[in-house]
Amino acid sequence: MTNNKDVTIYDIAEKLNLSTSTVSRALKNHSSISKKTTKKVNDAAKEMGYTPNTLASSLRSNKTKTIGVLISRINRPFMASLISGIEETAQKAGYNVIITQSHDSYQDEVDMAQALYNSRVSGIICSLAMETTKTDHFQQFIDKGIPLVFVDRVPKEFNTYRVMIDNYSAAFKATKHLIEQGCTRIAHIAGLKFRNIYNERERGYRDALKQYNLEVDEDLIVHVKTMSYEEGEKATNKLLDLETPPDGIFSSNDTTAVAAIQVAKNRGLKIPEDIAVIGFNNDPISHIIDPGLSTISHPAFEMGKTCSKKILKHLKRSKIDSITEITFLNTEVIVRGSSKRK
Amino acid sequence: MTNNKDVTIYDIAEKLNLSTSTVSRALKNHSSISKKTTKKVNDAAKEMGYTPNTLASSLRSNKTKTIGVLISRINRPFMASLISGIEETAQKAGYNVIITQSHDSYQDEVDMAQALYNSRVSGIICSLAMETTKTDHFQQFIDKGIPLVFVDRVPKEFNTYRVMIDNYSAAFKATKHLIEQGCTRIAHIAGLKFRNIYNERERGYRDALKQYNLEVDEDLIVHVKTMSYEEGEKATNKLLDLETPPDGIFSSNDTTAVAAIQVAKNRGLKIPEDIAVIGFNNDPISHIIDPGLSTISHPAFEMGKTCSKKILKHLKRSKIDSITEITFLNTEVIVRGSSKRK
DNA sequence: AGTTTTTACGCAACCGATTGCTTAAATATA
DNA sequence: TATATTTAAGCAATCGGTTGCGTAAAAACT
Repeated sequence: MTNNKDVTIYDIAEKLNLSTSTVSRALKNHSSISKKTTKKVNDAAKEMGYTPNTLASSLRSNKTKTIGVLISRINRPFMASLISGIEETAQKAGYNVIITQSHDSYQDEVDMAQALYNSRVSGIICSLAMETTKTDHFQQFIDKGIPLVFVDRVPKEFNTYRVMIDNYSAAFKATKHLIEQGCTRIAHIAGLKFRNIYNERERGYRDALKQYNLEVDEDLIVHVKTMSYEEGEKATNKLLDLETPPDGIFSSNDTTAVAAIQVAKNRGLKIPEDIAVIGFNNDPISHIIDPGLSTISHPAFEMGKTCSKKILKHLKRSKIDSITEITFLNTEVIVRGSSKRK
Repeated sequence: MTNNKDVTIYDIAEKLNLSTSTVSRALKNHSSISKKTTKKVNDAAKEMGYTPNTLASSLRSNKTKTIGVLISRINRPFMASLISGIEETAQKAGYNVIITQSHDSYQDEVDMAQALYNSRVSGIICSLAMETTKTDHFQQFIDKGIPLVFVDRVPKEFNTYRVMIDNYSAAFKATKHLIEQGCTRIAHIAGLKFRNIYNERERGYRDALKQYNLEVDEDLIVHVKTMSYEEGEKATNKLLDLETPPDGIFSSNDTTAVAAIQVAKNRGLKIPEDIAVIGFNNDPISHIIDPGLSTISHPAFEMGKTCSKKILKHLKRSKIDSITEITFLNTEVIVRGSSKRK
């Protein structure tokens, strides 16, 4: 059973005693085909159950109507929303989305970039793996004129589209908020420094302290690698074990911030009275935990939409040249119980 | 800038004075090509920067090394993990994954199924949209011999692969657990009845009550449409406003269960003393909320892996016939603070 | 040396749609 | 009526690999 042969334009052509060129043109409403023939062809196509073979037309045109996505992991709230935004916009424009994961591994990222290249994607959207420091594997897309958008975790230098938030000022705002709530000894659970976004957040944190004449105590800055819950617990314990523990924590993501809250609560501290906490991302957990986690809104879905739009717009251009363009999306401080002292 | 022509096997053939057939075979280590030539070809390919054109070979073989995924929404923890599992297994086997979303709309699901069909995916994995009741749009895959796997939200009748959990017995276990903790008036926040999995869960709930000689009170069963947080709040308020409110709630997902906890807490009820709650899915939020939410583990990632494996295995078969096979994955009751009375 | 077998490679069709160029027929113009 | 123009459609090459079949050369065998 099964395995019916697909109906092709050859079948339609044969049935109607036409050439394949005429059928092809009729199906696309080309002006050089008479209305009568066009109708006849379209009717036959429908009746015979014709479905265009995307592969064949892609091969011919060397265009695929497919956008490749290369991210660390799908199953994180931020990434899932990002993809959702990418997919929704692409879908509306008739584009497919291919998803690949690097699992934060450099080698996987290189392999997947190659696989996407071989699939002849029309464009590629990438958020770098934690490990990645070199970006040579993306040069081939530029050389080929394939639009490349880096999102969120973007490389410092690369002449292409970048869609991101202003991490520096977001972190500045977060830290400033804690200061305004009366914190004077604010710790920072930071990400790896060579990863741009975390470095920027750390910079914003430091500058906010300086601007308000607070001392920057290196003991209060803990760098963690993967920003997991467990690492958040460890970092928080380390901070609370200090001789003079902090009275506020600004964490580079919500997962570690939630860990901080749990640890502090378990150690009998009151939040936000004894220690105020603010995270980053506005993950769903942030309004589930008690007290609610103050955080920075990170417009994931919106970013995804923007990425797709950049690609689609680029593909419509006639001039083929490389483009450098950085788009910043807005963030804001979301104040919940974990930091609200006044 | 840009638009370098790709290197093809023709370029390699010309450079080495060989035919394209020889080059093609050499690149695949075909036995009929001498080792010397094979090496020469592979060296030249590497040197010239050859990348195979997947489209061309797909067109010829009518196989794409691509698995299509059609789900309601990506940005939900269960779905994100499911996709992650699908993608990881597919990736290892050299397959790409195309993601599409139905947004729980029947029409979108039909359109996306068609788009995936046109893309000539090698297999398709689908979790039905909430709205979907007819499944005619999937028949074309069966007719064509393309493996189709339904996962989680599966149709009642369809001769194909299905990967799911035993919703009936999971719900039975959840309800039984509440009974064992001393609950005697257990409510159920249920999903739409025509969606199989929710119906099964409701059945398990009812049967558990009966088995333990507890009355099934229709007032205690609230059906909600999309299982959102807001709907969970509404449902809980309705239940707690009853003349004789429940002392336990079994909710068909974690989102509504968390909503139930929050509402109950806000109304001054103690959990689990006044009212015990158990959810379904084991979403990340379940161990973040206070008290921790008891729930049913739903092996999303594992399910994803299983789906991909079914497809890959099917594609390796030589006999081409349709297959009906239902795979049940294990679930267990995860007991946390929200229901632990003893 | 003559015959059979094996090895290594090439020829050409094919997958399905697209498109520049050509041409036959229909219509308009002189 | 003869010629110019427009309309409608077909021919054949093309995109880049793949593969069944054929064959010359080398190796093995009598």
